[in-house]
Amino acid sequence: MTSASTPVIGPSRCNCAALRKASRRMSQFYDSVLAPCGLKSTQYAMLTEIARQGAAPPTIRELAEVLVMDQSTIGQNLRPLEREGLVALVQDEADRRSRRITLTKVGRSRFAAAEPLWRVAQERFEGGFGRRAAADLRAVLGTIARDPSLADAGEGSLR
Amino acid sequence: MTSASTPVIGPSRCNCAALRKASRRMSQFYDSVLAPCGLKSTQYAMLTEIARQGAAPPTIRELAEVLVMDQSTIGQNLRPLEREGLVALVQDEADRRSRRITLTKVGRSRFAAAEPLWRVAQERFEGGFGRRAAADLRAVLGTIARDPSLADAGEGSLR
DNA sequence: CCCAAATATCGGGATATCCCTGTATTAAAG
DNA sequence: CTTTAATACAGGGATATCCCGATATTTGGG
Repeated sequence: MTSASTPVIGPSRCNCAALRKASRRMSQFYDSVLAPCGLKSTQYAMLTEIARQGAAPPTIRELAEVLVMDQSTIGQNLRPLEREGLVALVQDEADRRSRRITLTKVGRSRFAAAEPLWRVAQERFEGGFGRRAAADLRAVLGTIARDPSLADAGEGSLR
Repeated sequence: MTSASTPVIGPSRCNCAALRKASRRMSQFYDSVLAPCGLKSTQYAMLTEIARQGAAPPTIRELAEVLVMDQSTIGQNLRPLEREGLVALVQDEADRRSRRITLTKVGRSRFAAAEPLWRVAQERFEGGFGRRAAADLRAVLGTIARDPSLADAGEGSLR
């Protein structure tokens, strides 16, 4: 009898696959907790970063860099938020190529409403995983996210 | 100590965001190394799992469970692989609701061609990150990926 | 000042990923 | 054996994510 009830996720040796599986599971979890406020984990992460900048609204490029995303991805992902009036893109007067991403009043309100839910997700996860373990894991993940040798691996052969 | 007045100016404390950023960076890296063989990291991961099953080709549901993906995602992602003739879906005779995913000869060949590139990515990452650290990280990520409390978090309240 | 290079973004196209709802098939209840 | 529930997918719709190539703007060199 194949154990259909408890499938072993598997001792895959692939660092990338391991990271992606965990990332999908974690996203499932945060998405399910955030669902009542109508924001996905990606949207919450973007709003967090935009709110954190506060006085100096980031450009698409800056936001992409911080969130380890592609510029086009940011542009696409901003569309639903813009459509719902949570963010507004205003052309930078100094450099008119750039558009700075600002939180609207509605955006700040929706973000504030989402924050308690995010805290619930944080508490629930760290309650099981360990607060210290979570902090350690975030630190390790941060070194990976910022590692320039991973980021620039495919840059040289293109230009 | 949640400083209510002072805005947090540091690395994000969100476990989900940290995981997703690292996952995107790692995917960038593996994708860039795998690019010459025409397979994305997700596709390579799917082929790996299909190949690992060998004699017992998995169903869409089984593959989804092992890879921590949605069934629809697997179905969608199989389409390009099927179109290129790397995999074939054959209806299970015992349970005709199921379709078992098998590697074709072409699929096995493409997978074999991709494997050395995957090894390069593994070596390059672990060379910088540490072989031991990578194994430890994979173990931690595995516990997250198969954590039932994360998986079932939003299941009870819906049906 | 003019032109080439760099920068910031946009647009199209493709895959990836989820949700929800339907359909076919099987298994279980009565 | 018939109705019902559960299971396995398929399809549509939406967001997420990347790449590539095009456009607008700025900047630096001559």
